[in-house]
Amino acid sequence: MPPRKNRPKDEQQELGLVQDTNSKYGQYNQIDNNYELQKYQTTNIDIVIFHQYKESKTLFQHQKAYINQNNEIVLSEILKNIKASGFEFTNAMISYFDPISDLYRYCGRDPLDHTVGVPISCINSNQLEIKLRCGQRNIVDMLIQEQKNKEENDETEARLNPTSANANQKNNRVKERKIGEVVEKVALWRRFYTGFYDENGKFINMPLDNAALKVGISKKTLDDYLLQIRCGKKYGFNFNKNLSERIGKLRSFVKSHKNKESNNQGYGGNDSGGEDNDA
DNA sequence: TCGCAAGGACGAGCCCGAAG
DNA sequence: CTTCGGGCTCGTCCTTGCGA
Repeated sequence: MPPRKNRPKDEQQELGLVQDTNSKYGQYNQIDNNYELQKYQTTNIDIVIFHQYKESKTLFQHQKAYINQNNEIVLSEILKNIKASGFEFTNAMISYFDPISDLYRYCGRDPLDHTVGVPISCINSNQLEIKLRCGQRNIVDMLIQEQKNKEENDETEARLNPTSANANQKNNRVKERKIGEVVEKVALWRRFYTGFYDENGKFINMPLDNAALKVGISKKTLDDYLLQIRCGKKYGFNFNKNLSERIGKLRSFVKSHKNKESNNQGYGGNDSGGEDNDA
């Protein structure tokens, strides 16, 4: 069975890909103490904490690990013990290393919910590597992570199902995108261009063309989106209110204001914004 | 001078909704 | 159902500006 191309929302929230202030952080902060650890099997494993920005690794030997009914290590209990030993990482972004896919899997922010588990298969030589990222969470970090996951999924799909991959390439005409999506993609594109520190602390940046390739939208289209966004801002378009509207709404808004502006130039008039202007 | 980014103009191909 | 026009995406070409 080919892997899912789009993650369900709850999985995306677990991975920190969806900005949903109502549920996501509430979910992680709302630690449910009703689960019964004594029902779980236990084992002792070594934990390697990789602190991304300090670029340091710390070994915690013989840590008691609870294995839940899904055959997963309960990460929150391990982190609780490590924290109790004086290792501070409050509010850090937490990932674990998956040796099978050779990448870090994002779990969420500290403190983690007890439902966040690490598959037993990720324990290599009785050792589990956990990565911590301390610092401000921002939307672009999430987008970059999302883009990486998408690329991994696409690669896997192309490997497992080359015919559907070809079909996707042939039919490259996409439906009209939503304003929220466009804003995200443009932000991501610019972030690739201006540069960012990746999960290994390495500074990454690239020219606009390559950045557009990474984002998966042609540079010209992104150029066009950027222009629309800039004009929208200039004329006071309410992006927050219209995130789920189609980009055509923004185009129409910009177009009508441009027309108004050119008309007013003739009469020396002054336009103070349209009906969407409440930003 | 060269390379790169930005942005405008234009056209091709496609999508989609309205009208007949 | 078919046709048609408007809008969207994307590509190409060109000009301009800026920094090395």
